[in-house]
Amino acid sequence: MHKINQHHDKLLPSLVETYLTNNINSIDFNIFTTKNNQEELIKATLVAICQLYAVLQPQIMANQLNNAYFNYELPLLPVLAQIENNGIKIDSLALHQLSAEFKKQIADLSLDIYKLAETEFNIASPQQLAKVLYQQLKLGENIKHNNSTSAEILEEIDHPIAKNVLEFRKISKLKNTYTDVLPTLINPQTGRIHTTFSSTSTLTGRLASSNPNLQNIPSKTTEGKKIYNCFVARKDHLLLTADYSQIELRVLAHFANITSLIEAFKQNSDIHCLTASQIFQTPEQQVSEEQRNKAKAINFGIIYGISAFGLAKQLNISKQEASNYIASYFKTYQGIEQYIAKTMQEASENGFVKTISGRKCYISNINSADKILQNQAKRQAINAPIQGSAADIIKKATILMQEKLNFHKMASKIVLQIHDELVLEVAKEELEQIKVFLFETMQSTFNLRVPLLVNIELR
DNA sequence: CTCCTCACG
DNA sequence: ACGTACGTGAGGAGA
Repeated sequence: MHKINQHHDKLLPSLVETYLTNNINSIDFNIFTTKNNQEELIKATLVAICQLYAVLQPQIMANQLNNAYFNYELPLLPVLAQIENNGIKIDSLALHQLSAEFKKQIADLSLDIYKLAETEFNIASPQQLAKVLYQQLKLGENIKHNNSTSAEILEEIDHPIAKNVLEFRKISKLKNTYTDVLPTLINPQTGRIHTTFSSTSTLTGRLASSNPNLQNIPSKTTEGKKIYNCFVARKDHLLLTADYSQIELRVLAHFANITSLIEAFKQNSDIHCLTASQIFQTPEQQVSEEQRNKAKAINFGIIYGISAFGLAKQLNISKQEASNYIASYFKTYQGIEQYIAKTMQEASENGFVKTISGRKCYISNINSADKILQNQAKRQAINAPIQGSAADIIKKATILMQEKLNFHKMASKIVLQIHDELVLEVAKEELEQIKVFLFETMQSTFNLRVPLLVNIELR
């Protein structure tokens, strides 16, 4: 028997139990737990699916989820199956070499750490590490660490052992999660790696990828890029990535209908630089790197449901200063504050917020008496329509792109979707045509108040 | 199994 | 005064 996602394994019996037990034609769902009669199982499965459809389809209508279901989720499903099936090729020899390289680095770092600690211990144990750092070496006495050994805390500790531990953690992570594991997951039939996508397991409608998760392949650090580069195209093909530029900020500009933001996107300006120029009252040409980074953090913060505390922590500034920046941002982009208030109220009244496809994102604690939970729910309520609508847009684009590949009988295949990005394995002779298709499809999927911009790169 | 930590958008 | 940036999945430790 194939290894089946545990999630899917028990889904049908559980749906039958929930929706069909009172049905006159109810089938015996015990059949799903008896494994000896394959034919009976298939028959029962088909009957269950038909009966479930009869019960659930009217609920889709009643909940006004027609558009989200029939125009997004349902057509996306076979496309995701196709992408899973396509799989992606990895260079397992190169990954093995990286594993060996990492193994040596980890051994060297361990020795350095033991020497500095004057004791041998399990560096991978947060408990043992905290004891060494905070009790034996008495480090971090001037910071409130709560015995945490997270990277965020370690970065503040000015001692060589902290740097070594950070490096040890980074390399261990890459080795244990990626270079050691990925080669073992190559399907012997296809010679490729096949992930499993779920379109129904996130709050916002984003996809989730598992077994293995191919949406978090390292790419940021120097060592991470080495792993990223082990994902390759087969002979006479190239890997091509097409990603939406700042799609969430564009969705925000569209929803909140902020004229100056919309204009900025229409003119393809550097949005973080522009924001910095407004907040810090500086001509755009004179905006410093630091100011731009701050503005970037604020722009991201807005999408996350900003708080002075969160921004202060992110930028390592005082809460008061963060608070001033936020006020300044709201003054610059008139209408954002009102949009946020409106969205929170909608969440509070309905218990959910909606994305551009009409998908409902339920915000369970929005009316909680617990202020901490309620504030968290408020941030979710702000973030969900933005993140979820961006997910809708790329879902639609994925469906349309696969249709185009099918219609033109292209040899190129979609091999990954990573939230705002499609990765294709492109037949060399199709490269120019595929680029045109990608620009056309992805950029014209939606007519928002702002243009959608796509960047395409070979990798 | 839960917690901590960290990889990605 | 209180604890908080949004959304995921995976590996190791420790109970």
